[in-house]
Amino acid sequence: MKDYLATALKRTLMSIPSVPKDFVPELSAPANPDHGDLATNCAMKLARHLRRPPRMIAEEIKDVFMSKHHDPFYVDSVSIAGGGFINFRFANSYLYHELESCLNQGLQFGRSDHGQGKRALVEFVSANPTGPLTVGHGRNAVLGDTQASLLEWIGYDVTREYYFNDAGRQMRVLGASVRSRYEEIVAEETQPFASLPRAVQHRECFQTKTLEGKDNTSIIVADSFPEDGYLGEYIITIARELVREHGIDLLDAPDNNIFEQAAKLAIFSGIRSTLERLGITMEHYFNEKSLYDSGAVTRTLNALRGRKMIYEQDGATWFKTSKLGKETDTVLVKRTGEPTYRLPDIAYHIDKMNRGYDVIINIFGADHIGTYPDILRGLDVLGFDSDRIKVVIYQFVTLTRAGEEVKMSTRKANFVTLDELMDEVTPDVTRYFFVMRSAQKHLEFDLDLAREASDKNPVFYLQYAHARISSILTKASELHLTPDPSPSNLNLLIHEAEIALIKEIIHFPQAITSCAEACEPHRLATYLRGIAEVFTRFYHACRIIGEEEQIATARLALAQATGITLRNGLSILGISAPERM
RNA sequence: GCGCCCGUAGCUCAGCUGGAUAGAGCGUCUGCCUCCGGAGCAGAAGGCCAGAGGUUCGAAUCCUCUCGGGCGUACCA
Repeated sequence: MKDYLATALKRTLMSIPSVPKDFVPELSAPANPDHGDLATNCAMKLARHLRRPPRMIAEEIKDVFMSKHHDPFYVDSVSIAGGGFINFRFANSYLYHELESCLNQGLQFGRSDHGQGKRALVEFVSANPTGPLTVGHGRNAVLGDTQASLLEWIGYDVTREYYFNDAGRQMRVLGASVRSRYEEIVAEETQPFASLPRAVQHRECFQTKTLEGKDNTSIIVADSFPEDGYLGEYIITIARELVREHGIDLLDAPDNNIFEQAAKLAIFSGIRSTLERLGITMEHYFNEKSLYDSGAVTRTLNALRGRKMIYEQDGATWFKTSKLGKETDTVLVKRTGEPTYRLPDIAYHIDKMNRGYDVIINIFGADHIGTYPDILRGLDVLGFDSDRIKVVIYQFVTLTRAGEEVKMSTRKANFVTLDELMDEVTPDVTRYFFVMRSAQKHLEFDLDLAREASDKNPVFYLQYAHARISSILTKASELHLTPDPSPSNLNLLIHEAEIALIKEIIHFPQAITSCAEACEPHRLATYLRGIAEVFTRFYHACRIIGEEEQIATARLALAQATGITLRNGLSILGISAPERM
């Protein structure tokens, strides 16, 4: 439709004297549907150039359009309003045709080939295996997965990738934390006075100390526990597992390797199963270590050096980011000889580039703002086209429970994991809440609301609409009524609520394209909410079962198309579309 | 100090590349269950789109400044 109108309008304008050859008319949907379905502002745009009042130009455009380029299959009427808007109203024949097309496409409805088989990489989550995924990771995971699905729907070949680092200081601290807990448990379980309170046992057999946990709580740990160790309960679980497997044999372990490995394995498998619960499957896990093993990190540094962007000072290796629009230079290799994370990050993105992706999307938390530009600078310097990289920065999640904010931290004992969240509010609700707001806004996640209030919850509203449609279709089929998608029957749909619903449905493919290309998945949630509302209005205005058969089958077709749209939309959001609730 | 993001109804937020009378949910108030699923519907109240300038036919949207919030600004990840 938009294609037809755009070309018809363009041809119309070309036949009007003194319209610039390169003038491209804009078409947009009016805010108020009473005005029409698509409107153009070109008369106002041209007013200055043609030195004539906009309304007069609009009249001329309308006349030429109607006499030479009007196709009654698409456009019912053209009107002029306001300061010179030209409004086009769709012909019902076009609406029925599109509706039939929706029904024929079924589960494919909404897919397109805008991406033309181009390849896209979406990197998201990318949490290091030092603890369970938190609520913050949840927003990242849902945004990334939804964006990936959107791209698939518009014809991209998409890879979901998880980048992680399982070496370095963080992991050493993790290993030491587990070992300390292990020793603590061993001591506890092998003492003859095991029935005594735990704190007493500690004093008997162990040097202990007190660390400050979240909210001024103090936690007693063994003296061997690292100052910045991981206090989470999951560390104790891992240690306990080691005790069960190895007994006291690990007390003499020469280093913390076995503890580190055990922790890494356990935590990673936990992360995978959490993602699985959310319906997310990564196509690829990328280990930072491979960049060192392959020499990519060294090559990257040398390449930058070759561009004269590297210098040594105070024993460290610096990247001249001050020459690239940043205030200061940036350390790439510390005095200790250990690279900062930026160097392997640049190497990683070179690797992404070399793998030939047309679009590379990164989902980053707001704390990465100001760091990813260094990566882009590195790529630019080395001659890569960093425009292929799109970064979605999302603001943090505030979780509230009983009116109070719940703070989150992997290191401290008191945090809310993504699994705990899903236990409370189900994966469907979790996904919807994380994707329903614009990424660049803070997200307040009210647990009480998400959980207790099913009648206030938008995700239930969507699912309920779908379930209701399924129920109607089932009931109708028991009465031997089946949806009739032929336009000759659909043209019985003339009620205002029916027309409004059809228009909303056939907009679906375009909604997906625009969400995907703008990297704004929340807009899909907004759109689906709208579909459900318009459907509910139709449902109350127009009965299906009990009406004369032809009308009933036409309305059934409309209901079915709504169901298809809801189901497909929800599937992109990773949310189930239940037949019954 | 500097950089990025945000400021829209009492609360949480939509508002697509600038367009016509700024929308929804929750909360408040009025109605509505002989009826295909009431987890709902219809309606009311509620706004100087933080403030001030600017750009133009036209600004919540773009630019500048001010105020207020968030996140960065490490030889931590």
